[in-house]
Amino acid sequence: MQYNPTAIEQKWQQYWEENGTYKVSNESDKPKFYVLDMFPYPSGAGLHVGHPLGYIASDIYARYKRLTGFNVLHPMGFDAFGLPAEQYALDTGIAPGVSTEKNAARYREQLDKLGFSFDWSRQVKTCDASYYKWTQWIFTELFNHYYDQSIDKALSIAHLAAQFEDSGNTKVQAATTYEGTFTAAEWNAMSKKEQQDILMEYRLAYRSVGYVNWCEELATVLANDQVKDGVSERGGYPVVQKAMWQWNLRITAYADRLLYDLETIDWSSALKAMQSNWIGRSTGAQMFFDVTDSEEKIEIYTTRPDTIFGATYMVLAPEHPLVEQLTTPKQEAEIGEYLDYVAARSEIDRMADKQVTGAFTGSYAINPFTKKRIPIWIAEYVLIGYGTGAIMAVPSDDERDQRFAEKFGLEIIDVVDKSDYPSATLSDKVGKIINSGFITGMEVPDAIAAVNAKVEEMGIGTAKVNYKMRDAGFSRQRYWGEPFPIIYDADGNAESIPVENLPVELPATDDYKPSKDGQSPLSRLKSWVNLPDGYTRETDTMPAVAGSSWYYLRYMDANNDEAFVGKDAVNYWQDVDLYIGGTEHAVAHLLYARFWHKFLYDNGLVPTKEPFKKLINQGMIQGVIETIYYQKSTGKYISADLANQYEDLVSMPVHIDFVSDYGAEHSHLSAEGIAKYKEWRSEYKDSEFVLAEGSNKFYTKSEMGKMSKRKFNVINPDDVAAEYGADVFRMYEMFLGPIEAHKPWNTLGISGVSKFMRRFWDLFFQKDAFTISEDAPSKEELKVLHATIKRVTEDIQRFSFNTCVSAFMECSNDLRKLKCNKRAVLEPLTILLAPFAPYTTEELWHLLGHEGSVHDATYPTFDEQYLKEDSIEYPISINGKKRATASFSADTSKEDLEKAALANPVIQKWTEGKTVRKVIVVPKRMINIVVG
RNA sequence: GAAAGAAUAGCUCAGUUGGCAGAGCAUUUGACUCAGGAUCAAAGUGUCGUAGGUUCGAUUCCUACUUCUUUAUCCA
Repeated sequence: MQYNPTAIEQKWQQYWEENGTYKVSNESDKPKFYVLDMFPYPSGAGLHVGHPLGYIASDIYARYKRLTGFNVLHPMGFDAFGLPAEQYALDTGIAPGVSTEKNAARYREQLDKLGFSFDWSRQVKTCDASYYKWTQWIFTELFNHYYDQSIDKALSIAHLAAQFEDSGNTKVQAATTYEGTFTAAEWNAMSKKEQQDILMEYRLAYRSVGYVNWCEELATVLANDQVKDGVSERGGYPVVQKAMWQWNLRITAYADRLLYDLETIDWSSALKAMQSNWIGRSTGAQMFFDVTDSEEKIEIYTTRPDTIFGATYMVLAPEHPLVEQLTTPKQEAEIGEYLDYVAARSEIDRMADKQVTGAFTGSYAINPFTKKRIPIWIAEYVLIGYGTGAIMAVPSDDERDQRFAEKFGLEIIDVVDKSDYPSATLSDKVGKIINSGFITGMEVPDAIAAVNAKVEEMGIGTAKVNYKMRDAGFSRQRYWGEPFPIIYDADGNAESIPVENLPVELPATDDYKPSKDGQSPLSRLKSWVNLPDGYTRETDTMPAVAGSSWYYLRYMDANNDEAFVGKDAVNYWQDVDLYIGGTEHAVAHLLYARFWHKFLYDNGLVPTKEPFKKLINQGMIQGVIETIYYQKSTGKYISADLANQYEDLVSMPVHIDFVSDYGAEHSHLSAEGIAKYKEWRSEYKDSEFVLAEGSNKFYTKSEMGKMSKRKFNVINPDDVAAEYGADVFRMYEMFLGPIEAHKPWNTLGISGVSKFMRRFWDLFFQKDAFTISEDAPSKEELKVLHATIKRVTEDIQRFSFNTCVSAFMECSNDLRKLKCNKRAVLEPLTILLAPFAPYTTEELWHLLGHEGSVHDATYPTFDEQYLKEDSIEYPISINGKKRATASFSADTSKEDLEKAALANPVIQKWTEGKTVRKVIVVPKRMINIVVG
């Protein structure tokens, strides 16, 4: 019987569906195992061959765990809120909910074809009200909690308010942006508004003024990457930093735990390094510098208090609140000009640009240790969001300060002698302090401690830990996201909506444009915004990261109406054992999810401190972009082999469906391909193609790149699966290379996998009839079987799926040579292959006479005894070079091996007339004779 | 300039206590075919990136260099 994947796939897809083969119960005696994929955003383009790479790997692992006796949770859903759907709505008027629904259905259909073992009864879609009800609820919990640093845990705001009432805020150790102090009496005398404003600064979800990239012309807020050189990427209109009230999450409260708990999870060191760099913990000192002729003090943060005697000037961020006050009349024009320049630059520009710029305010500060007058400058290299937005500049020991001082002619005093550390760079905290009063002669670490102590003694500052990570904005002035579960009273006090009134459903509209003043489209829906009791609704929506921060918990109990996840469910499933996804989410998603998880842990809502025990980043699958040359002046198309004979050529991407030998060196358009191209767009109908003389091939240029709709090079997995079968597709994607590597999609190799699949299938057939022998297998056959079980099992355990495929190929080649069709060999192999090729193996399993699914079978185990060799072929070397081979029984002793080797006639020729100095015998490996 | 990873057949990749370098594709030849494709049967191919070191012995361990990939780029 011929291998016919299409028929098999339809049959078993239906069977699995009808039998609920992949339905998972929350009640089981088996140990649990949770395999998670990063859920996709359902875009209009459909899945391309890159998406399933991670899904196939996780599916293989999930199926393997299932066969080895685990109750495996392997769910899938959709990250369905996001900008593309909103942009699509703006362009077409089609509601985001409608297009998203359609796209998700398409994804689901595509995924099903590839034979994944997802339990679809647990599907989540972040844009479903039944899901975002709980996203909103978690937000209200964040809103109603603050972070208590004395016990390192989130506690309720009510508890905080009670403390304020009782004893003011001086005894409270909490993560907050509030800097003042008050007594109980002062607190109790405050108005509700004043109290609420203070509490807001303690909440884990809080509202504050933040800066956004505002484009007046487009009347919209832009993301950082939509701004280039101070103008919008689309249209090139000016973009300015605009202050707006924004919701934020106080992730910084969890910075230490997010950093230190990295040690407890099994993630790649690269990924951990990325998160740890992002958190950017540093220890240093915070201190105040006096300003001459002013009551103001400038607060700075430094990790190098030991260099304070070298601080010869100060720099404030241009946005620093003291800038206006410190600018002297004489310097006003210069500072004003500089501020205009800075306002036009995006944060990205400021970070990418290496130019040294700045302006002098005209004011001076006093260095508290040298007592010298030092000038105060502003410069964009100091960022308002980091530390205090102001620095003491030490040009002798900081590269940026040095460049700045050199450019503007400021004083430089050497304070650290690094001559004892020749390989140290400026940023290494080593050396001996010089020119520095009481700390002169100390080593750097001692000097840091000494200055910190002195600073505290003088009452001008304290030692402090600082983080690079900031509380990122959680507001979007967009339509297609979760509405905030927040309402405001007449005084503007924010209140969260209680769970019984959730969800706050996203209201329907047909106008998705932001409103003129930068508010979200929701602000136009007056009847929705204004509530009868005088309250108004928050009109911002949450960013996409909201829904993805906890979706892995919802899968555990996807249809629960009473809670975000049921207690029993979360106590059974605990956490994610294996998470597979792209590296592009290394920071944002994974850090937010960890943060939310820890918050939920603090509230006793999840039993574990970390959500994802093990994480693997899958690489990207790249495509080949095929382009053809076009001569602008004549309008002719030029074959790539003639390109150097023409001038004024531009290259245009061409649809890969027209290209023959796609991706190969000699990729080209045949006569048929050219005809297709002409039919493609009416304006190409009369195009002229120039080919080399005598050739009928119009060559194209191939280069590696992302698969994208705009490059016409997207390969649809459905098409590949239709041609070769889903199982071949799955195995081929794994065969491309290691899971973490980036690799090009290249169809040339797929025939090899397809050939393997057919040959494996043919092992079970003779002359079109299913024929299986019940005879006992030979030693040789058992060795092939057990070697394969060993290799495949070990390789799956270390996520090396590409080598598993090779192992299967070798095994099938070996069995073919042995003409093996014995049940005792083929049946375990069928189970072994089942995670990789679920359809084909299911068919063979039933042909082998089984009733249930192969995916409920028991995984074979290998037995070392079949791998043992009776005799071993030893290489015999003279001085490390192989000169002979000889076969000995496996249990020959070292001494006998040595004797036999020396007696070998070939070896005797080599040793003749020379002294044997040493004989090295490595049992079961080799024999080496050293002569001289 | 930094950090991590990689470099093995024409291509994609395997190769662990250091001990005979190997799979798939591609290529070539033959069989089957009117022919092509598919299928089957064979075959060839390596300074294991470069240079040192350790060792009886290095693709493997160490050092330096070269090239590439990824990540991060003013963090005071």
